[in-house]
Amino acid sequence: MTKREYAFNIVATFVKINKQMPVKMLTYRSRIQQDDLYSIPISDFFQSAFSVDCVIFGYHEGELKVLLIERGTEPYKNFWALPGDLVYPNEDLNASALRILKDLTSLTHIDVKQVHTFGRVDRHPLGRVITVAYVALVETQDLVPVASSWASKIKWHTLYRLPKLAFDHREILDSSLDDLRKLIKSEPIWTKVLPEKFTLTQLQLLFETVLNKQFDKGNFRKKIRGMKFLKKLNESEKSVAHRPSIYYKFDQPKFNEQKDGDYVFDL
Amino acid sequence: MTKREYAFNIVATFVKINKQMPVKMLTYRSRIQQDDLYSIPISDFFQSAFSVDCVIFGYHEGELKVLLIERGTEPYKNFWALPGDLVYPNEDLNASALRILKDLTSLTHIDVKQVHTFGRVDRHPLGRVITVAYVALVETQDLVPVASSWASKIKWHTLYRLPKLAFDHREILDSSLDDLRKLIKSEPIWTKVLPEKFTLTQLQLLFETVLNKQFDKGNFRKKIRGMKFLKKLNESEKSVAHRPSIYYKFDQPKFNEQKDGDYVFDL
DNA sequence: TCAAAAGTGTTATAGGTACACCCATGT
DNA sequence: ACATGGGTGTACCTATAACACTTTTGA
Repeated sequence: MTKREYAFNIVATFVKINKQMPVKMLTYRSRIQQDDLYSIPISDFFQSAFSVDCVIFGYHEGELKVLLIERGTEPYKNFWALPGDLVYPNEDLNASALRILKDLTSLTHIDVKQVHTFGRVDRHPLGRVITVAYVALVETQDLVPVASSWASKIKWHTLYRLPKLAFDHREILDSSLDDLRKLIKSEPIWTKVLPEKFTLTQLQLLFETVLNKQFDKGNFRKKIRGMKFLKKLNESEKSVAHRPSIYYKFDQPKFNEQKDGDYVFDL
Repeated sequence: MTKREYAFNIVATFVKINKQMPVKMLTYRSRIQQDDLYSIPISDFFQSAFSVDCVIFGYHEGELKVLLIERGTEPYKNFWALPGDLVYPNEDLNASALRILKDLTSLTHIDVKQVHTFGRVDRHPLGRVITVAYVALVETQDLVPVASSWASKIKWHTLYRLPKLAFDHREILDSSLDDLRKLIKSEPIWTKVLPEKFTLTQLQLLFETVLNKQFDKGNFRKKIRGMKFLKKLNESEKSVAHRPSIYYKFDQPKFNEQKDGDYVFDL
């Protein structure tokens, strides 16, 4: 079978499923030439399209938030939503997540991880769009998100008290929070949220916040001592009205040796 | 902004990215009317398409295999590949996985779980196709896969000794094996591979095979005793030339109570 | 000297590892 | 009676959880 035959097979399948030839667009010829594009349904251009939605969790001093934009465009205009958009045909998924994030929120250099893909047929009111969810964990104070492109507002929203979201974004958010909790135990994504030199109290508060769970100070520290990739420094806090805390730092090479696929932070 | 305006925006974006109007298809008008479809590139119909690839792991008595088909069609004709195909526009992802599996392998009633999505721009030689991977674990002896549709052969392949696979299927397979190993610890997918009444030796061999790791008999059993959702029956093996083994069964309700997101089989 | 938070130590209990040993069955 | 694999028990060690205690700083 040649490439030409293959193409023919694809068209045959298309016809079988859609009960029509994919030339429906021909009927729009005159309107397109007159630049009258308004009446052409989206689905004629994206028979099936894919998008990326970014679930950006923001952490700061014991508070976990999520970055939402207000949609300035239909559908779901004026609804709060995850920053997300269609993937360009010539763009890798990961790159797309970063580009979309930059377009809508002005954020750059974010370390995103793919989680789940959502593909319910009716999840987008204007056509078939499947969406790949990406999560990231960032320190809110390090960043200044600015709404741009079709995003009309942007805001860090406290989890547990969220407005009604566009599309199935609530489902995506909930699922991604679960994924974040798994990720933070196995991947060093938490390093993006702490300063290079951090105290164990900072580390504990971070894990308590993300995992929504309290830990005993002594036991937490005992566990840390067993982790070779957390290196104690000869430096400590200054000018605090209590015993100064010793700084630690993350040792990436040591981490790479140790990790073998399982949870590293087994908390 | 109305739906019409929204459609216009989409088109504008399309033009910006592709440096052309999406009316390229008009140039094929005469060929289409003459039913001469061979020369039309697939990408004109699926500007971007999505597919599903099924990684079906087959288990039987201490052996783990993966179900592959030989492609009877271009591209990668005569290569071994994961059973996978394009998703229909009106089909949910999960349903698509089951349909594709049935089309290519004749298998039905398989419990598949979504894992990772692969979207490299050049992963499909004939156009942009992103693919969602699904995994399943089945007992090879329960099923008789039969190659159909464009699959020319079908075979259970031993892991660790695989032929060169089509597309990026080797990468998908490797990543999905990792996912299977995580899944089997947290979800009761292993129940599909054992008879309803099974012995602890059977269970241990299964976990050893999938996780590629040996366990101590006594310690394995001690752990099992702590799992309320594994119920000891008053029944045992018959006609074996050694002490007969006691049967156990899986208690789904008890399992649902216990599981709280983390690994249940912490092996 | 006191408040505040860092940091250590102690205990009882649970769980893990390695191994030896006994048990029930068919031949 | 013995080979075979099922099944249990023990001893040692290491985690875990809860809690009390000591240390270092600025005010």
